[in-house]
Amino acid sequence: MQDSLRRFKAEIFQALAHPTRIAIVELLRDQGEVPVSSIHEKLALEQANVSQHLAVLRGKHIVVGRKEGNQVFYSLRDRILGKVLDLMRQFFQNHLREALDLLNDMKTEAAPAR
Amino acid sequence: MQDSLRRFKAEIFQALAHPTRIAIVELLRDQGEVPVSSIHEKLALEQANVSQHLAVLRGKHIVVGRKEGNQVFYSLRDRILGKVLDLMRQFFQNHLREALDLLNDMKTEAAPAR
DNA sequence: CGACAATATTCGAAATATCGCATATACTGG
DNA sequence: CCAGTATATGCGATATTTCGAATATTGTCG
Repeated sequence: MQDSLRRFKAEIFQALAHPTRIAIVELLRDQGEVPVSSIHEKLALEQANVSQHLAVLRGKHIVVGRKEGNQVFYSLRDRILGKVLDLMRQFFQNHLREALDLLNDMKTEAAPAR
Repeated sequence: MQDSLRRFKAEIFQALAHPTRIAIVELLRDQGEVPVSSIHEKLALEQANVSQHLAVLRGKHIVVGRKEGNQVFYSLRDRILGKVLDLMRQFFQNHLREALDLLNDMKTEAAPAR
């Protein structure tokens, strides 16, 4: 009973649990409505890959696609998810130290200084 | 560069992307500090399973354990994650209709539908 | 219709996650 | 030290995710 609600939440988190999908959601949050081709270009991803990730997000009703002629425009379904990502940024800042360690562990790639 | 931040966020979401771990986080949010035994009992899970999930949450610094004598008391590392879960509840309510459909799909256990 | 552009889907392989069971570690009391 | 309780870890087996390559679908234009 409460359990199915938790399963629901878990599914949403699962859908967000991928860097590419986070990038997509953030892009939509910032740009509003965007055609697949833009996502494809801006994020420099394989076209098929973009479609696959969009399918995941669509499956959980996180985004919607509006067909217009040849292309499909995607947008966030609910402003709330933008807020969730903002909270995550806050969380990140609160735990900057450990976060950096985590990132290091994951494998690093840049930006010294601060 | 933004990418590692997104990987970080994705890791957090991944850690939350499991019904059991959501249950644990919610329990900690509501009860403050709780010994493993309580989690084990209240959620009716295998002891080892609880430990495994706690390990995941610990690994992402979502929870901390404080050792006291024989037992270990866990608590949420940051109130913010409670807020995230609250937002998720809101999200759930906003999309109640589709959410229910989703839950039904997940269930696959009955209801000849209409 | 035929060619082309935009997007979606399918398939198989590699990587990752989850669970139960067995076992290990840490602490307490006698 | 021994027995007992609380928690953690290692190990296979099974399930799920992810990605690229190939292919399918849909719409446009001439």
